[in-house]
Amino acid sequence: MERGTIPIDSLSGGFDLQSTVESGQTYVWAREDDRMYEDAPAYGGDAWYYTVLPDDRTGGDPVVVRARQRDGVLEWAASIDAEPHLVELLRLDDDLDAIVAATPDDPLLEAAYDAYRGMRLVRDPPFASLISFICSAQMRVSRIHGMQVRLAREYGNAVEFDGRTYHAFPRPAQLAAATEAELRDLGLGYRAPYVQRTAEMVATGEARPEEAAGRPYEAAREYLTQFVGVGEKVADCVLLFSLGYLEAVPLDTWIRTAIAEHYPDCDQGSYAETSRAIRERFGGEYAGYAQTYVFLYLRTGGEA
DNA sequence: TATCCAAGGTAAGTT
DNA sequence: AACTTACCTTGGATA
Repeated sequence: MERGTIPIDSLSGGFDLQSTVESGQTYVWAREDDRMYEDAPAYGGDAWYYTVLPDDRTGGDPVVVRARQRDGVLEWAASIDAEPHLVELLRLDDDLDAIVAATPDDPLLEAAYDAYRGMRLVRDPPFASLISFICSAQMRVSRIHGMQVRLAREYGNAVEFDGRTYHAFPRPAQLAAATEAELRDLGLGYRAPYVQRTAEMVATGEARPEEAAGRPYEAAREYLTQFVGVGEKVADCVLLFSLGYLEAVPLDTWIRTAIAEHYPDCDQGSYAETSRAIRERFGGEYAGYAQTYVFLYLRTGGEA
């Protein structure tokens, strides 16, 4: 067992672990106390969280990484040196002060940033991100999370850590081998065939989410929509929360509400044009940061 | 207690 | 291309 700490004040713009992993952008983290989403994300939470690094990240078996934020440090424990993984997964290398400073002056954006200061975007493993956002269609955040937990328990490799059994997120071939009926039994509903077929596409090498990376933003979004169950919105989520396209602004119900109430001129009808307009309104390069703050702020009861 | 509704949308079919 | 409609499931709101 290795352990380490990362001082929060060494990170530009600070950090808030709870709002980062409970904001609805990532579904690869869980709380050891099993109370994910039960208390509203707010600065000050000090629960232990864990994630399981997929084997294609570790080069060997999946690795459990445990982390919590307390007394001004991010503590971690794992069987390997987890710090570089945490820096990447939780985007601790982002200059959050600069990102906030580059955000346009706007009452809604300021309120959202003030409410959850320290929240960072994430870099989720691409396959898990793809599957979890396929599952997100017309679904509540807490239930999306529950689906991912059940998928991991049912199809993912077991990993022992600190006297407990954890499960990695399934590999593409493991999910591809599932049947639609089995996935429906896990509560996926009409998303079940989408997940199976997309997993099959990745397993066979027909397409892989990583291959979207490196393309210009809109071309990358187009690439991802070839997966079954992936439209423009889900594609934007994968680009933003996994592949590092910080300009992506997923147009979900909350953002569409915000557009209607605050930026009606950005409603251009089609997804592509509206997306372009709100992306510009949110400052372009880091528009996805603004989107995620606004999403969390509105979803947790902030004044629209 | 029963019914209704909406949840981080997408695919397939029509105009 | 833009517009409709069906789709699983369920916790929480409403009657």
